[in-house]
Amino acid sequence: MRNGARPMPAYEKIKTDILDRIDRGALRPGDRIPSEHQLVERFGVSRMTVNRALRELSDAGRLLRISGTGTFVAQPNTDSGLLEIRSVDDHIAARGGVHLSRVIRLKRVAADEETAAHLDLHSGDAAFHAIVLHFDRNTPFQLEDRYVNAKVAPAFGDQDFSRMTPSRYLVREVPVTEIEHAIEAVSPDAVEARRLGISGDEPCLVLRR
Amino acid sequence: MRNGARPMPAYEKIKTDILDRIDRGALRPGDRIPSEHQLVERFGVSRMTVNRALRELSDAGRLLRISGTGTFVAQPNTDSGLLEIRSVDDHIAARGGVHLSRVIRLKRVAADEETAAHLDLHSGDAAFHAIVLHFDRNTPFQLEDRYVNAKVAPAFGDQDFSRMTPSRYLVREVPVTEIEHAIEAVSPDAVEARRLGISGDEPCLVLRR
DNA sequence: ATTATAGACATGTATATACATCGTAGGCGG
DNA sequence: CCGCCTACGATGTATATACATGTCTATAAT
Repeated sequence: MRNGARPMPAYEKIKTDILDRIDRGALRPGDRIPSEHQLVERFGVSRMTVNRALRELSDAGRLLRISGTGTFVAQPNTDSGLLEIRSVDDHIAARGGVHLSRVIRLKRVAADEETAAHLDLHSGDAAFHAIVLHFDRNTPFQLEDRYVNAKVAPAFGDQDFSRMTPSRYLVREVPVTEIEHAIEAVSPDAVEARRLGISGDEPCLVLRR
Repeated sequence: MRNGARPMPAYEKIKTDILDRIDRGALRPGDRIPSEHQLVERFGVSRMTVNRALRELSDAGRLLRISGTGTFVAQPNTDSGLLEIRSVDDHIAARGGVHLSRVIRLKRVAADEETAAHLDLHSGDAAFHAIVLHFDRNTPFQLEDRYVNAKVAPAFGDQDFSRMTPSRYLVREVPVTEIEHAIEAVSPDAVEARRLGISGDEPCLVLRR
């Protein structure tokens, strides 16, 4: 029987130590943590090792590093921990990709019967209809076809969604508790398939919101 | 006006190059990619730089590294790209934490009216009821209270969910297209609040599935 | 033939060092 | 007192080197 807990690498020890201090409340969101040089002295390791620990905690969203200034405890994540409500650009970045997008449509419309039902509106009420095509570099990655309750986000139609994704805008503007999701499996229709650059018989998931 | 595209670091160039080869199809899932030493020669950089590029692509799930053996192109992600269906343990790991869990309840039950509606069953049909408390180290992190259609996952009741989370098991066993989500904001009742170690007036999100 | 073992090769971690870039604080000249 | 400008400290990147550990293979010993 071998011991499952192998000796923890130095950079992991440092990560654990810092996370513990955050969990215990010794470090609070916004607090500045010691500089790499100070941590080098405290832990008796090289700066590259400290740097790796801090960089990974930064990648994980637990620390915020500002070049030339310092390293700070990040604000607790806005995500619920139950279900990721993550913007496409984050998702692509996490894959190591580069996010680009093109706004195909952004108009104020009157909600039809079905849309109204989804948005908890009466048919004919004002809604926004946005179609945004997201790329990972040159590859089409997601076709976002979304209706938004105009009462909930009145300025939705004035946004520049080539700069910020609709998801990101909505999570910032609308309390997350008001969002409702429903997923269903469909085959894209011909127009959507062409936009995505795929053949029409590939199944895909559609998110209504 | 400053140039937004600063010179790309060497490790980013390497990442981009490898991702391009994958996107172009020159590298296919399961293929072995050149060793760190070979990449050192190809790019004319040090091994630490190559190592960082490969490690980050591995962290992003695009490559699979097997110590002593080599580095391979990972299978395309099973996630939809639209909405993360990620297991809690992944979520905690991504935060730099350590996942532990305790199974509080795991029983075959007869679905009541409301549960049956959610699961697309008739009331009285067989379902599984699982309650699992997930920890990040010592801190309660998520209380999972879930009903599962017994027809969809007949062996659900025989699993050891202290070893694998219910989510992970379900994504593996059940085609993702059959899953339906609904989120609503609630205040936890007294029992749930006590289990989570929080005061009852903190709002939280509940995921029904 | 089967089992050990040594070696080659791959990844994993750690170090000391170097230079670049960013932001700020403090000093100096006006 | 205001504004520029220079240090300084912080993070960001890159290197050469070293040793540890995991995996497979070919060879040697049994």
